[in-house]
Amino acid sequence: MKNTKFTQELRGIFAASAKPLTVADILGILRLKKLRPNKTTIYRQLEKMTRAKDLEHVHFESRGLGYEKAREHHHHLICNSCEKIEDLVIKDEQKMFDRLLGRKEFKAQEHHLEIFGLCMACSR
Amino acid sequence: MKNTKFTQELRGIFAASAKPLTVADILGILRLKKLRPNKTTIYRQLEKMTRAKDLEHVHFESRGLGYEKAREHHHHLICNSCEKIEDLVIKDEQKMFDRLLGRKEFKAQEHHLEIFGLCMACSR
DNA sequence: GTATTTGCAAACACTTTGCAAGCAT
DNA sequence: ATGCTTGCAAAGTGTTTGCAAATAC
Repeated sequence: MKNTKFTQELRGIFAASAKPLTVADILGILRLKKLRPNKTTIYRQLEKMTRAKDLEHVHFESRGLGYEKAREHHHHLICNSCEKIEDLVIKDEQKMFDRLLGRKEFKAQEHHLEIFGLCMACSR
Repeated sequence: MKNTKFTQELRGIFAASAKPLTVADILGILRLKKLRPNKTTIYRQLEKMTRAKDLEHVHFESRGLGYEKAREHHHHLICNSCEKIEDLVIKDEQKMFDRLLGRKEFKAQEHHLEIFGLCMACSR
């Protein structure tokens, strides 16, 4: 991946962001920085970074496709009120899924799990 | 909800289908039946049936928004090979989610879980 | 110098809206 | 007769593609 003004910006944005970002999010951030980003470039660069395993897809039904820095397998807790997103790492996840499938004859490969609710601050 | 040729068709289709259907699926089915459906009508009627609790939204990242007959809370096992979709009802689901959240301060309200893999037939 | 990256315009796919006409009740 | 439903055309949104110009290496 070449090192351009643009890719530097993108790396910076993902380094600074705790939560998954959509193309629209990134457009917004860049515009706040007074940059005039081209959305085609964003689409292309995000996909390229995903192929390179720097990013991973995160799908949220409400916000569409997002991207986040690749890291340990985890899930998301999404606050319905303030939209904050926390990570959730499940202990013994494999075991849990095995149990959950019971005697179903299904060879699980991947899964998606997101939990919506109220974060600590919003549930007061 | 009025009883028109169209709404009868729709009801019939959902009565006959075990799996969630997208607008595109329904367009296809109707065309196979030599009908010339209007997609605007499909969009509108599906949303209406959803508001009436006859249908429920099902979001699949790969296929976009789908709809299925409203019924007991469940999840989906999606075959990566043949696309078959099975239902999965989790026993003691509430308990499982409580445990899974551990001591996290998060008040869960809803969740989405889909498991992808190979169905019995395809895992041979 | 070469290959990758970028910007732009246009194409595309999907969904929604406004309005007039049709139909169920 | 009335109001819900339908069809059509158009607009809106989000994403992708082709190509020429710019730029990193």
